[in-house]
Amino acid sequence: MPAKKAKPVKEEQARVTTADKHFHFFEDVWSVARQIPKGRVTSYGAIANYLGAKGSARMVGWAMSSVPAKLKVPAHRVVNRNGMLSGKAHFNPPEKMEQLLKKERILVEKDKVVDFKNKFWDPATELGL
DNA sequence: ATATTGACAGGCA
DNA sequence: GTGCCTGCCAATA
Repeated sequence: MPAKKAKPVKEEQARVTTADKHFHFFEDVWSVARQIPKGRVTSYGAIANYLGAKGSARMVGWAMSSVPAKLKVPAHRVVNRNGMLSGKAHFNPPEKMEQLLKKERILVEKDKVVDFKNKFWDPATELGL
């Protein structure tokens, strides 16, 4: 086949410049994030770890900010290791994140997920890595 | 091409 | 427990 890569997405192709270098990191992040069950949350590091990019948690957050609205990715279910809604400021409006979480029976107190440890969903464990 | 930043995480004082 | 430093890898203020 010609040197042409079939890309499942076309909206963010402009954003995912790295995809041209075999780095589908962003796509993977979105795929995993979409598998987070309702009423559960996970951390950037957990996703990064699942993707084998442990230590690159920042990239996960970066990917989240690049999520096209068309790819229904529950970014509100992704928080930092402290269970804090570190990315709420990037929502629209910021209160939306808490709203969405609360709608899924996830309590948020002081920008922090209540009983985070119990609500935590680790892809590496739940998906059985 | 270089420097700075970024929705993080782990280690150490 | 808190606070500062470093590592991670890509995007661009």
